[in-house]
Amino acid sequence: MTAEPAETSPPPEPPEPFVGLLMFIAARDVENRVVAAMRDAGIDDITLAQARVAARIGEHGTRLTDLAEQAQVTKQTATSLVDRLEAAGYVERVPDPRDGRARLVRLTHKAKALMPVARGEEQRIEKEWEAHLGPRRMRQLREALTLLREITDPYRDEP
Amino acid sequence: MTAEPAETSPPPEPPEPFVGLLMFIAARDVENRVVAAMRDAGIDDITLAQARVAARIGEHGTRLTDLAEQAQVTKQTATSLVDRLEAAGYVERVPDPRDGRARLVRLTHKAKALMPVARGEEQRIEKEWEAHLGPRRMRQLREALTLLREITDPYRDEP
DNA sequence: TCAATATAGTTCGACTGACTGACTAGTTCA
DNA sequence: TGAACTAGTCAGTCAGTCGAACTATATTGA
Repeated sequence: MTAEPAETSPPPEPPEPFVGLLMFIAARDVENRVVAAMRDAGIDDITLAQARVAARIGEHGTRLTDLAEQAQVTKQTATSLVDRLEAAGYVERVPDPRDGRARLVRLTHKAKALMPVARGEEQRIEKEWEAHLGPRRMRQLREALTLLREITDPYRDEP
Repeated sequence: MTAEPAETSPPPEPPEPFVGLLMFIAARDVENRVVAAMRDAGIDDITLAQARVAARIGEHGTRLTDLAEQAQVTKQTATSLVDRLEAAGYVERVPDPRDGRARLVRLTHKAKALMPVARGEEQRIEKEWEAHLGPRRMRQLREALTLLREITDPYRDEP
């Protein structure tokens, strides 16, 4: 619009978009692709929100409260998501032997069989990114993000 | 758990988490912080989904269809979000002089007054990241993400 | 020991966000 | 002009989310 080429003004210098936005764009693309890969594999009875919770379930089961905390939702929301996952046969609730109030949410075989689909797509994405950026930039990207996690992830202690 | 220090095995090498996950973590933190900053400033009648749409509105107004496409939601969803934004006084719908079917969604003064709050928090975050990573890594991060946008953003043409 | 308090999880009710399908009104083009 | 297309809305449905209130078990302290 204001295209008058003022004599001495430097080249218009496209305003660097906020790094957070760039990150959001890439992260959204990843989610879209993983969801699409699952659907292509015939898995359409699990939603993104459910998958996010399921991804947090540990080897020997995890308490609902912990899932809620790590997925950053309330207990009520986690209950609802786990309900659906349970109804679809992806998780089961078993009593926690160490606390009568608590129950452990565990992945079923059905859920574990799904993992390779998601992981496979993740690896495919990672390969594509490396091909686009080159190994050096990819390494730098990983390094920066790993470092950034220290100040952006409240739950960076588990695997 | 499997802590047996086998003689020749290299240091256990923590499995590099998927880069997409790292990006998701950082992006989520950004969103949380911007939302919190808005709330701290007394703005609590606008949701994240609404803000995402509002952020796509151009200087002279944008068509609902374009907003929907860029925000990656259906027209119906965009209609609903714009309805709420309009009810809260953040946007207005005016006829598109160039197409009788269309209407342009425009930000009101009330919405424009909010921008500095969000932008301010973004800049604060960016500064913190730069302080944590150092200028060199920050530059590399920005470079990698900008490059990545070419293959992850279907709408990378506008500002 | 046992009452007060805290914690794990659920249920209920309300709202937002998101989608599909069906519709109205205006535009394009053959 | 009329058929096909496009912009936007309305209606209906469901998932996700939260706050509040509740049950059952655990913990604590006088």
